[in-house]
Amino acid sequence: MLDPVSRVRRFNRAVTSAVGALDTSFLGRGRPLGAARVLNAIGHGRSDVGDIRDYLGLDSGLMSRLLRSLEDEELIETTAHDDDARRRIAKLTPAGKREFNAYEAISNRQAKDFLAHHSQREALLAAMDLIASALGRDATALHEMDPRSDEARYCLGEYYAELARRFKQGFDVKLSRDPDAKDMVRPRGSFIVAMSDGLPLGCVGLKGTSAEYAEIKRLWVAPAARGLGLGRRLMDAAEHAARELGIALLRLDTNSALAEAGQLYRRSGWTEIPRFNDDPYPDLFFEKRL
Amino acid sequence: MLDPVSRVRRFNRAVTSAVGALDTSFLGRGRPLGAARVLNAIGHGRSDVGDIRDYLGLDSGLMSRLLRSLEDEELIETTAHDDDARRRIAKLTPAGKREFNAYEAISNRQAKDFLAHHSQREALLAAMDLIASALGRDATALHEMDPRSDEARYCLGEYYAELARRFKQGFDVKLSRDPDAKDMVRPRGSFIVAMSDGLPLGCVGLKGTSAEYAEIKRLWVAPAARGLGLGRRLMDAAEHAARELGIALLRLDTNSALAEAGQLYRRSGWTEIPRFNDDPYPDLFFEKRL
DNA sequence: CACGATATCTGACTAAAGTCAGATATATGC
DNA sequence: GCATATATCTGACTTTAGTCAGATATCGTG
Repeated sequence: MLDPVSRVRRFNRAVTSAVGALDTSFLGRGRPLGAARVLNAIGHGRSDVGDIRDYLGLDSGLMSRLLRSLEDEELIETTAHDDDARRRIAKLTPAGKREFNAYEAISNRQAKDFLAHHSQREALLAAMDLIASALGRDATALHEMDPRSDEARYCLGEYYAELARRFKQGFDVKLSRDPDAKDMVRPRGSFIVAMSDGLPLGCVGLKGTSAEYAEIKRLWVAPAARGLGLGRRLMDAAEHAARELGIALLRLDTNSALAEAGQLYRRSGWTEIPRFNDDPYPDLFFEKRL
Repeated sequence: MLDPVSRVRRFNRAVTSAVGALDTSFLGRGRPLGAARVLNAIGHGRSDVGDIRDYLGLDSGLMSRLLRSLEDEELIETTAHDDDARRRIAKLTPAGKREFNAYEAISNRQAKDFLAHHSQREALLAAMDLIASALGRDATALHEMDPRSDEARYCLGEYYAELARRFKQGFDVKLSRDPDAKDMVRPRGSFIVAMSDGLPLGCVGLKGTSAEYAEIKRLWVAPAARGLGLGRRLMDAAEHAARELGIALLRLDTNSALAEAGQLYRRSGWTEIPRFNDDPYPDLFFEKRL
């Protein structure tokens, strides 16, 4: 019925009016939108004035005036940057924090109302994740993190759940050779998480071993972010970390049920080798010399 | 990792910046956004000035001025309404049409670029349909249409494809007792399509027969619109049409593989009856007295 | 045809957003 | 230490959006 372009445009129309409603709800606190946006940016952790200006796309004159108006309301305080006194750092005062929380409550209520009015919650949330990831692809950043961090554990949990779904015989972490977290922390190894606006979208582990090689483990990309080249980026980052650690040979094991993964390895310079461990789950083994 | 509310808010953030980019791209034609919006509304077929004002949520004074500025540019012409000279009708001049097409080209290009940059096209489009339908739920309107119209045929095609997927033995329309289109047109019957901003989201047929009952056929709801109560609305509309046509007894057949449908019928006053036809596909039969 | 209701228009205003040319203070490289 | 670059601020503007109180013309009804 509708061609792809029309479908995208229908989505744009639907979303434009929803966004408009969201904006006007912010007007209820007696502050123009510009000032409200700056206050919220500061509340969300942006403190560097130049950073806020870039983020909101404001002229420096306008930005300066908006900061002043928030200062007059005693919602924020600005100080000079420690290392560079030209730059200014903005922080919420206690009153500012209260006001910020009030804006947060408005946003949360709106999100809650939206969810409450729709029975397809999970499908809707998955669709939203997918679109948010697609729109924010360029904003997806890779961070080296401790494998025991909340973000990493979330990724690993999703990874295990997916293996359980996709392996005919299911998957039980305890039966697999679960890498010790310490092996995936510098200087032995590394663990990298892809984050997009607060949501972890993928991970990969570089596990140092006592043998002459290190292993790549736990490569996972969220369903919402597949097809965006994130797996490749994660692998590149893991290889980069390996080089930094002076590792010359990488190995990994995988299962032929994970077809996309096998393709990715083959296309990025890995060569298949015979089984090199006795883990019951993998049936495909690769190595790559750096 | 993220609770549902945070996921909705992440989506809102992603989409807000995308919408902002779309808006600013409209500024490139040297016309303020307000005037561009009015021009586009007229281009998309809205001609009644009051209608445009409601649609865009504008004050009558502002609206009047925007119309004037477009007239000064010779992009539109306004005339009095034939039946009511107080109302004004706005139409694009040839120059206005050219300008409108330029805006359309911007929107189309943007949609195309978005699609071109993402390899998960179908998943992305399905997610967009789902969200647009959810956001526009209140805007989904039921229209009585000819079952041979493009919209109706699109729905039926999707319906047959879904049956083929869900029936173990597949589905072939030719083997089914395909209702004659004429039986689903007044005064014998009716065919109703649910439309949301140009996209058909569901359908239902009321098929007149020579027996003492009429039949409900081809109830279908697009995956993007499930869980929004559209099936119920379509059934209500079909029953309403039946009452208008003086029909006292309705029957329908379905298959137990379509669990949601069976549930809907049971919950809305239908009672199971023995097989009343020899169609090979259905295995469940219902009737309802009006 | 008088009356109130309705649709649009006009004039006079305000608020918000955005622009631009300097001014000021600080940092950096030679 | 000096020239140049950078970050922010200030003042003087313009444009856009929006509001509101009437004015004007037309409609529907009795």
